[in-house]
Amino acid sequence: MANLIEKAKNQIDEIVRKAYAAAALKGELPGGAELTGTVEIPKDSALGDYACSYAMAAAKTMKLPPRRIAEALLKEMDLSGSYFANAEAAGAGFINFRLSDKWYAEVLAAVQAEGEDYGRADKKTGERVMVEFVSANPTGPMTIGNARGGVLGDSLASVLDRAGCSVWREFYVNDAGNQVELFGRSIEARYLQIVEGEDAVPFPEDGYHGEDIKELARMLYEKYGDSYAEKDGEERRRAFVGFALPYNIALMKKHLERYRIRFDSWFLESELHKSGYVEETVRLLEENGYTYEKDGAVWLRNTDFGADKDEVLRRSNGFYTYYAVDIAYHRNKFIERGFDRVIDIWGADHHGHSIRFKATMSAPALGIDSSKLDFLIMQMVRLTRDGETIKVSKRTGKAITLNDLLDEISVDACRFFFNARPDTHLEFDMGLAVRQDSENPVYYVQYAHARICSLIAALEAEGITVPDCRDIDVSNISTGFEQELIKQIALLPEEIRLAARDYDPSRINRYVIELAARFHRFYNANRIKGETPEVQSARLKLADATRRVIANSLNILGVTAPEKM
RNA sequence: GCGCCAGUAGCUCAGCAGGAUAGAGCAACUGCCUUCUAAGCAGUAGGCCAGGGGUUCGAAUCCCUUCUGGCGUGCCA
Repeated sequence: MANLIEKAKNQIDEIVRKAYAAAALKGELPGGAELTGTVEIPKDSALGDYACSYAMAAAKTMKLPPRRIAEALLKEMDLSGSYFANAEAAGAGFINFRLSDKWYAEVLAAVQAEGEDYGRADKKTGERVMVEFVSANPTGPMTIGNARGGVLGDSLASVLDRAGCSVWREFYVNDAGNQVELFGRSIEARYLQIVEGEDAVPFPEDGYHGEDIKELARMLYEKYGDSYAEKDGEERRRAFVGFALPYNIALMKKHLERYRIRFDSWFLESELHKSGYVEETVRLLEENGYTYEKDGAVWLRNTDFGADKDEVLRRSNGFYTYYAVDIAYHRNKFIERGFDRVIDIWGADHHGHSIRFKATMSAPALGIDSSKLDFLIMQMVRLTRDGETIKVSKRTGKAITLNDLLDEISVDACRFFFNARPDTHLEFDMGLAVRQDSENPVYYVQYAHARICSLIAALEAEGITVPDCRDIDVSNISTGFEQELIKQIALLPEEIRLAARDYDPSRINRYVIELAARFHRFYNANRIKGETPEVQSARLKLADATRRVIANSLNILGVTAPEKM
């Protein structure tokens, strides 16, 4: 097991329990009490490497001052052969532990043994998890919000993968329904405006005003001339959409690849209609008495499942709503494709929907365990430039698209910057992000990696290579900075575990920044080249392990680890 | 009105299955390169953790409440 944090904590728990049993046996502490409390890493490492709160937690039941309990436990404590060199009572009743060389050596050994897999959970969970993200409407270019959702989904998927899940990345393409209808009418209007003049043709009230629509119309005009001007409107729109949708989808794929996001599947909504699956799903709901008719529409009794309102499944015009299709789609995910868990990443404008939808998913006839469906709702991105807020809207035609963004800012910086905690509003200042300087923490981290690479190269030129773990003595790297660095290296598996548990891959960003910081401190305080062979060798090993772990962390985030800067 | 998310240094944000004096980056000021990348390091300064109650040995963290901001509350998706 490579999670040395977990191992150390478990060991403390075991040591303290044994000590308590011994103390109780000797009558130094009241027997029969159940030990509770936590083992944690103190914020200030001057206090100790690990601390436990058992003595404080037991104070009440044992009716003794915490410090006295701590002292009694310490008297019976046996640290021989453990990861710990010593333990002492402190503060209100904490017992603080100091790590030994044995532990530090095992950390470096784990990194060496596992290489690019270091950080990965030991065992596969066997759980098949789908992460559905981006899923932008193919009616226009992707936005800044998609830039955030993209990294969030992609890095969450990576984190889950490292945590032992079997992960599937999916993009849901809304290539049917009202939006597509409107998309067709918007292109049609622009096309006819080319043919008949801009003033001669009215533009649909809710149409898409973007430049991209005009561009599509121009392409169609170049392709077909004015031949579609005289044709039937419905036929014309079908032809236009038939061209424009695949075109836009291909463009999204291209832009996402540029952003280093690759999906396992692009799932087409239209397939759910074509196969009759939407119809079948609605019928299932109807047959189970979950629906009623009102004003010519079919409604789902969603309030029966705990929602605050009912939902329309089939509109009075006969078309299914997105809601009905979404039910069918999720039924497909769970029932047809058998995913054990599904995570949908949605923008804040969908949170109301997510709550109501979760209620729907608990409808018994669907046969879905709704607790296996999770929503990760990310808050809005506020895009600013020179302190002024830029409104992000596909319809105004003035939105900054994902691709525009990547023209200005490196993929590395974008991916690193947008991977913030999902539940907080994110401010993205274009003026600031465009600057490719130390303002952006991604360079700070990459710089640490490049520094190590060039150091290793410099030593290699002198015939000195990175040693094997067995050939170094960790007592040569036992100064404060060195130990702090090793402790941070040891933390990666734990960070991955927590990032997967909390659906918060941005933990890895913060983790790797701290890792780089500890390396820079170490590097600044200690020389490697030119020290005694024992010291040089041990420090080189530590630097190389750091390099490996920075690279593994950045890899999760989809950020490159350059060898030179 | 109701629901969800948030409010921590001048700015952007960590810390949130409770733990020891509340952290970082930026901006400001002071130092550190004849030796492995100064895109770096060390230091100074900056806070009634939005306000008020409660639970607890112990609260930025949990509960209640007020205020402020964002989003939602469509036969749109």
